[in-house]
Amino acid sequence: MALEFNDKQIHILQVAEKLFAEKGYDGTSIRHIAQVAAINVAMVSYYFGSKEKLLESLIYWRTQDLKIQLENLSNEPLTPIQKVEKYVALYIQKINSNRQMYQILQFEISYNKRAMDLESFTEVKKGNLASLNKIIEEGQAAKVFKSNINVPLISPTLIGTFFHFHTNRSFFEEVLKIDSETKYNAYVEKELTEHIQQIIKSLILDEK
Amino acid sequence: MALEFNDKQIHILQVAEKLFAEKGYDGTSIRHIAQVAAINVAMVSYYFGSKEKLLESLIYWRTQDLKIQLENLSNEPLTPIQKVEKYVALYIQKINSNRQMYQILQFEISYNKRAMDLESFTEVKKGNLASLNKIIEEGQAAKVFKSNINVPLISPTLIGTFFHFHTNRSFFEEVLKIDSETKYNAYVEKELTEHIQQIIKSLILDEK
Amino acid sequence: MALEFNDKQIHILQVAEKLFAEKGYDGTSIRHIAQVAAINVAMVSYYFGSKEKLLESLIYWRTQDLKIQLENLSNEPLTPIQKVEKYVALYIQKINSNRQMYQILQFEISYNKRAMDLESFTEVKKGNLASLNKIIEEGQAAKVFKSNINVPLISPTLIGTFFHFHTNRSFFEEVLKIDSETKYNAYVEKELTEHIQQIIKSLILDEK
Amino acid sequence: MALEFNDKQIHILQVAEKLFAEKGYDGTSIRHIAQVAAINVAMVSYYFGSKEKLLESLIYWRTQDLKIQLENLSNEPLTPIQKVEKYVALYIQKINSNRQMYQILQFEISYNKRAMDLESFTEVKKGNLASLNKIIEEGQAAKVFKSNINVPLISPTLIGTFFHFHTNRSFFEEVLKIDSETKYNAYVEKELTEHIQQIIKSLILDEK
DNA sequence: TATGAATGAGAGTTCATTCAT
DNA sequence: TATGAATGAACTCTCATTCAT
Repeated sequence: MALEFNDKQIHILQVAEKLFAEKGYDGTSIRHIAQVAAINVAMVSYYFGSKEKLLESLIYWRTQDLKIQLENLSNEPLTPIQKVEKYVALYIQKINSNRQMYQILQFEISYNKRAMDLESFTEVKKGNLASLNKIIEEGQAAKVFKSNINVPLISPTLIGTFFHFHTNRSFFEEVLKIDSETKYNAYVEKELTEHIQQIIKSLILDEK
Repeated sequence: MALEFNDKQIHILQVAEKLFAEKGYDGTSIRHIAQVAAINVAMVSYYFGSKEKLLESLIYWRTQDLKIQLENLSNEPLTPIQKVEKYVALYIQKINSNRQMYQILQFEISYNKRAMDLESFTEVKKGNLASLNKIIEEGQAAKVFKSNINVPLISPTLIGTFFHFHTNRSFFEEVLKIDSETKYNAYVEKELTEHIQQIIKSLILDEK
Repeated sequence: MALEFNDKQIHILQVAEKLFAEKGYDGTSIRHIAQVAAINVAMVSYYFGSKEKLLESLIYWRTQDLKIQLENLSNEPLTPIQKVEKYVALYIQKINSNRQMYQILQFEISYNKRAMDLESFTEVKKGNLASLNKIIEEGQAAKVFKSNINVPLISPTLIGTFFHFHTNRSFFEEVLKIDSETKYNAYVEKELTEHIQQIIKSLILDEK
Repeated sequence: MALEFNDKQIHILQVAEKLFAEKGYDGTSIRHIAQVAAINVAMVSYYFGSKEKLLESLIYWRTQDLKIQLENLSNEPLTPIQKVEKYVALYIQKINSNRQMYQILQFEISYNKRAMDLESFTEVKKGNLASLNKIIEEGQAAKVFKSNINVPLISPTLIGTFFHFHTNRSFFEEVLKIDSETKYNAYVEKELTEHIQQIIKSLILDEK
């Protein structure tokens, strides 16, 4: 796996990310990518070797971005509850700004047709889990959180809720009377975030 | 849309469901379906008209199953809280037994490439929402539930949490030391269900 | 080749004639014929053996109709010129009422892909040529017609002119301001017929 | 529509023209064209987009050839009658050398199944009609031609006669004792041309 | 580094025909 | 006599990839 990508390669990756997220991997042809990226069809094979390796490169490239985050949260001067709230808000914000990437990953993981190197992604997930664990333990030490918390179930709740909401966006837009991109993003950042924060807190707070 | 399917059609639908869930719609060829179903390639077109109509038939066929459920829940002799708990348990059980179907739908809805007739599915979702609404209102009338509940956000929480857990099954199997299908199903039916029930309750219970 | 056709067979032949004339032999599927004729797809093979034999049957069936005509013309109490005029008028009328059949034959003859038994059709053409020859000789004996007439070129002139006009019908409708089926048929029966009569006469009349 | 065709495209067009004329459009498969042209099947789609666009390209390509003709005829130092004779001779020669093309067009126009861009061909026909009109008016001004001439009926007579003769070539070869390609072409260029010239003249000359 | 030509495999679909009833 | 199911071959077209330049 190449470690560095030049400008042209990055451009191709960006286009591929967009199209993969829109039409799926199988539903996107190299010709389409080449056309949108305004390059020759042969360039994809030339730069990445094959369509499959393009996908691998894309995942590798994006997961590198995801790594360096959430780690310093526990060092900030906040209460454990505030840290959890911030953790959730940051996480949603991160997923939301990387929707396309997560969309692709979600399906490529579930359709494990392609044996890809998802190690880096697994590492990211484990890192995030560790960060959360640290906060949780801190809160438990301070007797603010419950002692028996099923920590690994927290992120699927977070991510899953967000993504199912997003996947069925049109359904919820109809039900919730959301009629613009702006309102949608506002709803995600406020109502949906608060909804998820409330959920997470309910799972960890000690309700005497 | 045909209302009835004969045995051979059902067999094809079952094979298609399995392969679509494994490889995705685009990643599954009619030839592959025909091979697995041990029929002639032309039979799919013969029975369903086209590959796309096969998918529509599949969705229609499965969503018909989903309709007649959850409706009578409010009439059962249970407290509102018990009804919500049962609603969650039934819902998860239903999704879990129709994993493949939901997997396909998730994909096809998010990649709204194919303008399909998802009306029946939308109806099911609206029906389920209505059933839940009824229970919620009952609980609110009895002053057990909060008055300001964002009901439409409850099912994405439920479904999303389940599916993200399932999608990342291998990750959680590693973290949670689950090493068999039986243990996985048991975990879903007990721990995951309880986790989600707890979440939902936290969203609706009035905590004075 | 079967000599007699029952009612169902005749119905199929009529439908096939219409569709072959509209879409061509290759452009017409047995399924389409069966659908329009409201019969089972297998019936065509059952009754005629194959699609190709259906075409042969159609040609055989229709050319039988064409035989018994034009023969008695020379016995009528008319001048040679009147006989020629009537010959032309009858011929055009015959072709016009059998447009579809002639259309099909025209192309099947030119695309001699299918080695069909067109003997009966050749006989018809030879018979018509003989009838015309008889009239011509009569007129030559009466010193009304030229002595050196290229008789075989007369019918291609007649048929060819009619058919090229008909084939390019839409072009001529635009040029000639013809805007209805009635006007078109009237134009064929009057102007076009007179035009062709004038041509034929100019070819045979002795212009001292 | 591409304006220029490279050598390979022209080669494909030539092969397609031959096969379409022999077997018809529907009766000719891309595979057959590719085989005869000794190219890969995918090349037809690659160069022309589709089978239908190949046909359009073929018609466009050939009709471009036909355009720049007959126009300068009226400027030549000939009598109106000589101009008409030359018009007929040139026209027949042109059709004869483009037999295949005209054959295909005849078929495709009559079976107007495919909504093709026949604009260029219609223009050619209209241009030819205009050229003839000019000559006719010249002859009428010189009081050599009749005043009431049905000009649009002249070209169907010309083309139709030629084509019906050609379509039934084998029949006429038998009747006229023509037994070689050379004799056939000679017959077309001399007897058939004179026959048609005589017809056209009879239609326009003022016979006081 | 970059391109357009070219390839062979495979896609979905339709076809004429045959089979079992 | 008649049917609907079923078949295998053929169709057009698109695909990812490779080749020559």
